[in-house]
Amino acid sequence: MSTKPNLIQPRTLKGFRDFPPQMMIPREALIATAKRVYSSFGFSPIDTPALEYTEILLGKGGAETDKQMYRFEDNGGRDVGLRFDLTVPFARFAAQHIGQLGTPFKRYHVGLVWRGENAQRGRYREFIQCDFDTIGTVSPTSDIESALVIHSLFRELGFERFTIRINDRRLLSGVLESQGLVERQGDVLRALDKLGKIGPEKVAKELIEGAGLSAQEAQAVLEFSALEGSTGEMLAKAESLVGDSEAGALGIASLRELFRSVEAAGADPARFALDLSIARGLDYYTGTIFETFLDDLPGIGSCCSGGRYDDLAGLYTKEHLPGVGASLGVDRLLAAMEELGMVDGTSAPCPVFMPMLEKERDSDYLALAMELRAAGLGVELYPEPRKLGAQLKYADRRGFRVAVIAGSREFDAGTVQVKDLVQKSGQDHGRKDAPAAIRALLGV
RNA sequence: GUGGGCAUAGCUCAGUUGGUUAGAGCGCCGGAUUGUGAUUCCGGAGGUCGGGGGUUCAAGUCCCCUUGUCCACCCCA
Repeated sequence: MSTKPNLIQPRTLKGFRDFPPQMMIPREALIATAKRVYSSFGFSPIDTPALEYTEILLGKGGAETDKQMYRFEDNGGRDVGLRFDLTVPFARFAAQHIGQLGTPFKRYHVGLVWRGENAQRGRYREFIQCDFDTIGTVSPTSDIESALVIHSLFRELGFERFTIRINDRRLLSGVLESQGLVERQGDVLRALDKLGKIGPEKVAKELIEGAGLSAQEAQAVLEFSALEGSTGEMLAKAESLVGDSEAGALGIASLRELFRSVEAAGADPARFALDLSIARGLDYYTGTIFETFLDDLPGIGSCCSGGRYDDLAGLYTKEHLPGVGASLGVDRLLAAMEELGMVDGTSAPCPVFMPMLEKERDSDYLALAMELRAAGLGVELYPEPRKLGAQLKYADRRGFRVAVIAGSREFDAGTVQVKDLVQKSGQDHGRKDAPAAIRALLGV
């Protein structure tokens, strides 16, 4: 008979992660910033279930997302799947509730999504998206405001060097239309998306062998994607390539207005770039497309992507519900910020630390801590009397900025010592004056 | 799903053509120091060398499998 307990190895699934406080605190701060920015543009919060009927999700993102979807039969025999993004469930939500919501409807949504693909840096199987979308209007103003939301968001998160790459699917559609190649759009888009990575020769090869284009057609498509120059110049050249296609003309006009408007609105024009090669792998986009890259870490991929999808909700309702919005990749961005040294690694959940010196006075400590909390100051009371140096080290490591130190001496005299943990200096104050002294140190 | 690189203490890593009891720095805990974080000194804990199998007198080291991780592809947040 074995005397050893049969321990289960503690572990998480591949691509699924635990979050200790020093990760969770910046993650929550990032989400709080996103919510603040979204709200300031008039987006309201919603939530939807993680699990949906498979028929709601299947075939909405494309062959790839279908393959990556976590799908199973529930205990009631229903065919169900975990959502792989927040846009498809939102389209379902809007189709179901639009009668009560009215249009236009603007929502933001923070939630976990799941994709069963191989994990890499900045790529996980379970990750948070933080979406904002406007549904029920085709107004270009919503496209423009979407770009402005992304701009404000990255600014508020502390980024100066980022680029919002913008394209419009109608441009390529126009080129394809004028070449009579509309049905091949999906394959062509996917091939073009690789332009920056594998170069024009290989893309041409893929266009011919993969998408079945003639050499001449491939050349026209490539010429379009490789356009260079200023935004104005590129748009002028693109205009000639889309020929008399109506969709192409609309796309050109829309992009012109967008670039003009974001600048007129006061955003930094250097943060926006026309990029005719970005395509977005998800099939539901129909117009404007956004991808946001960090100039200092482009390799991690797009941290905020989106665009206009005018037909998605049409899968669930006969009502026309065009939409536009984007998705912030919280976990990818967090990985990037960590790599760029933008997270400080501390994990103090509140500003004030209170060491315990004498166990016999613990009700005095509890009362003092409550007194400070009532004054609006978060306090962590150390639960046992250890050497003061050790307790201060504990506080220091967690990033506390202020310690409130008291023992019999202070309790009997009705004072406390307020210590600046950064400057390493302390000063005695009467208990009533302590909150003000702490606030002065915190600069609030 | 495909191809490749890694896996040794909590962290970063040494470890020679296979050869005695697997090391260092940092960190952690205790003490010098009964109420103040550094430095210094002393002491301590912590490893089935990712897991399994094989070759060998002998494997951290070589071979196979497996798991994890990273990179590239695919795709994407």
